[in-house]
Amino acid sequence: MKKKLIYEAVKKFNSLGHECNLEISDKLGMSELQVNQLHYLKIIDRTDDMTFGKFAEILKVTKPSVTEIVNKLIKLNVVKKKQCTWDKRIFYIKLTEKGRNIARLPFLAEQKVVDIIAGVLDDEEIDTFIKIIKKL
Amino acid sequence: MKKKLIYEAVKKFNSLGHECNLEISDKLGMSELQVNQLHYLKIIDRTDDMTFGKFAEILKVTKPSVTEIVNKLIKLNVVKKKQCTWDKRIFYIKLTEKGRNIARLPFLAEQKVVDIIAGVLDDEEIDTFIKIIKKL
DNA sequence: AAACGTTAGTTTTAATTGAACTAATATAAA
DNA sequence: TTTATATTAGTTCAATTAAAACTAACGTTT
Repeated sequence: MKKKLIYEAVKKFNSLGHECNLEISDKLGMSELQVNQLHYLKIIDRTDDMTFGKFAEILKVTKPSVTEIVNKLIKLNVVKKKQCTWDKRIFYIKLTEKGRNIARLPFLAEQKVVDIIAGVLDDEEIDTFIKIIKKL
Repeated sequence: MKKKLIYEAVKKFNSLGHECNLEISDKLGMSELQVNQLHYLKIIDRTDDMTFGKFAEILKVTKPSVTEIVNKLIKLNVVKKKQCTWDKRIFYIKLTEKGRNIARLPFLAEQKVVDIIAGVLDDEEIDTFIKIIKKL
């Protein structure tokens, strides 16, 4: 049956993605982070001007908990505090370069897959590939 | 640049996989399980005749801990005990249907993607798709 | 007696919290 | 303008809670 062959192709494509994922996450030293911490980074990444209070609300925990959580993330070099210029009580929680890369790992991995595709296929194959995927 | 289009295609294909993943994991009620428990299921799935002692060795914990771990998995309906026929001291740890499905979610999701591909593309497109993926 | 798993109770560890605290700001009366 | 008062943002710290794993003792089967 044809499905067997399709399955092999799907599996191969996914494996390619997984390998890129693994390679990048290794390079970023991502294995030191817990699943929760990864989740935190994503929330911080997509929230403008994240403060401790805002973060506490989002996570539905108290502010001391946020202090604890953020301190751990700072120790891991994935987050930094940035004091607000006009109100010095306020500290923004910002991702470091490392933190941002980790938060956007799926995107980076996809980029890598794109590079592989662009490097291996010729122009006509690329057009065909894009056209076929578009139909799904 | 062509990469933009390739990226869109890669992203779309991955999204398709993620959606299938999500749909199945929802249907299986997988969100009740912790990450560790998912890990346990995978270990149980790939180990023949898993006993409490063997599981304790693999996880490098004591047998009472395994008892507790397994009891929790039983409560979640993903695992069951099966007494050995010829030696009634021994209990095997077996996945339930639900547990097996959860352990093999990535496979199931890939199957679903395959079905979608088989349903949408015609024979020629499928051949092309397979041929292109093979080159990666 | 030895092997397999369970039960009961303890230890350990991490996460969370409430309460008190510092620092910065806002408000408004003197 | 200055000064007193209250409020807000985040921190520190001690205490609690909850989960995970352990030891020791036990029942059952071989």
